[in-house]
Amino acid sequence: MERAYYVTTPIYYINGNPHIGHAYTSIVADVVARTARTFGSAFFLTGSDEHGQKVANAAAAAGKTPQEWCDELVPRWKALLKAYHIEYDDFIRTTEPRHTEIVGRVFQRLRESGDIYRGKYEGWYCVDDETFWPEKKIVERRCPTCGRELQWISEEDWFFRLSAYRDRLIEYYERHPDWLQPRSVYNEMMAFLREGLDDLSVSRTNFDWGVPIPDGGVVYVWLDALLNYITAIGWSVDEARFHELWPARLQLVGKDIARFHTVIWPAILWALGEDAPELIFAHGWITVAGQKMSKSLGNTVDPFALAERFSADAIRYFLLREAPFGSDFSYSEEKIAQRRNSDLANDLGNLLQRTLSMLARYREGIVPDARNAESELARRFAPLPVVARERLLDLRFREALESIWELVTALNRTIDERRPWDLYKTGKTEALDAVLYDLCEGLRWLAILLHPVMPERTSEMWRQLGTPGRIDEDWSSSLHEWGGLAPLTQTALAAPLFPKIELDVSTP
RNA sequence: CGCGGGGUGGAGCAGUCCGGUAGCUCGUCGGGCUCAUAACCCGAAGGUCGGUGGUUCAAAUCCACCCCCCGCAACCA
Repeated sequence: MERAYYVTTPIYYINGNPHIGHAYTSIVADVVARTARTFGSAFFLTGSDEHGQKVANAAAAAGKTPQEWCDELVPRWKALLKAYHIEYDDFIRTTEPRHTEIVGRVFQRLRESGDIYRGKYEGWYCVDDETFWPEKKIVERRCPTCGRELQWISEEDWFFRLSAYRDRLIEYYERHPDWLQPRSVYNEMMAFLREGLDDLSVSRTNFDWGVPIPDGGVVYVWLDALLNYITAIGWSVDEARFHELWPARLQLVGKDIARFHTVIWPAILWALGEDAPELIFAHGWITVAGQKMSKSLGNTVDPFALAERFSADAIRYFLLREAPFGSDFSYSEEKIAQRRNSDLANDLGNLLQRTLSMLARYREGIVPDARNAESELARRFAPLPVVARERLLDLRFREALESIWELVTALNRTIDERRPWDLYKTGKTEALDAVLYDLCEGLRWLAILLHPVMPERTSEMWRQLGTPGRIDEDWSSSLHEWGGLAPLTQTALAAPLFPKIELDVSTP
């Protein structure tokens, strides 16, 4: 049996409220996992990153212990996932013993192998980013990333011998040009590697909210956090299970944290004798009117309100359909409404409505016994499942949806060309039945094909079509042939799938 | 010399790595249909692909230079 498709999201840093950007990565991971499950098994991991100074500070500001603070926030993140119909297999918290114990073990093992060594560190440190910066990167004693003032720190620290892995990293990049996507990020990271790597300080002594190191201090939060991807699946605890899943097939990250995942992470894995993940994909940002979302600009988007207004499925669709995956794209409620109205309401929802309405009128809602595996539609769309799945797994969501929409258009067109109302009036029973069957079967295909993207609304389609069985069955059986919809199935015309959204245009 | 992204018909975007009829969605105009969420279907108009120069039989696509916009400096995917 083929190895399960292991996909991860970054674990979310718990020091504020979730915004739509957090949901974005998880939605993508969910779509990929659901797609992978249409022909095999998948394991979808997400979680929360709870250690570090920023969390400690946020908790202190709220008058709570860090643990209390995290315990209160985690449910909010889980609620976000639920609101967007995201079905993860595991949610790991970096404060859980199953994680912290292994982090300690990793640290110990790397000390024994010499990959982590004791050294004196003197350098410029950014407290907020928890990062040391080399002299050449610094301008006016300010953090190149966040611009805040740096502190000169001189202390005994533990170091990870990152520099020793530079050549191997470069070689790996050269041999696997597709392991890091999109290309722009690959190029950026390659340039970074060529500049040279310093060893990485992996201990902190100025605060204690983290995994403790036996002789003092805590583990650097990024080392701690990255390890979640393997602690969650049993590294060093359940080797059989671990190797069923590792190396991960896909690790999704935002482009801002690409460096940690594409330079430090593989090096750590190699130090542990494990393989690098098969694919890291660093996606772009959702921007608002071309600007990055930020609290100070007051343009963050509350994902709960958004789902409430447009439906989670419409947002999922919008996010995947609107821009090529990887590049930044500009978000606006108008765009969402437009997508929802034209693609989902007019094209898809209306197609279901008009089909079931005719079926109700002419055939009492019962699917006629008129299967024809050789129909024009059957033949034309036979390759669609393969194409759609390939594009979905290739993270070419837009292209995948475009190819599926060809079926939507073809069905709408079929109605116009075949004119069922005429067939009914003129008593051409056989022809009428044939068209009606094809339309229903086409809709069944659409529900199945779109299920990874819009799990809730397609389930409603499924219900209206009245077809028994599971919508998320293996495609090799459900879409094996044109004709899977059983004749004599009783359909149920219901409220529109996607009611039109009226936008108040007068609002500036 | 900081790094990066981008400038393609009215709007928003593909296509650029691997040169060879410039494509999609929306909008506009015309037509069709009446089953349907005033939805659907067909057709048309509209672009010297930021500028200049170069390479080539051929450039949106490769090279050089220039102009303009936007991120990286704020919690943050």
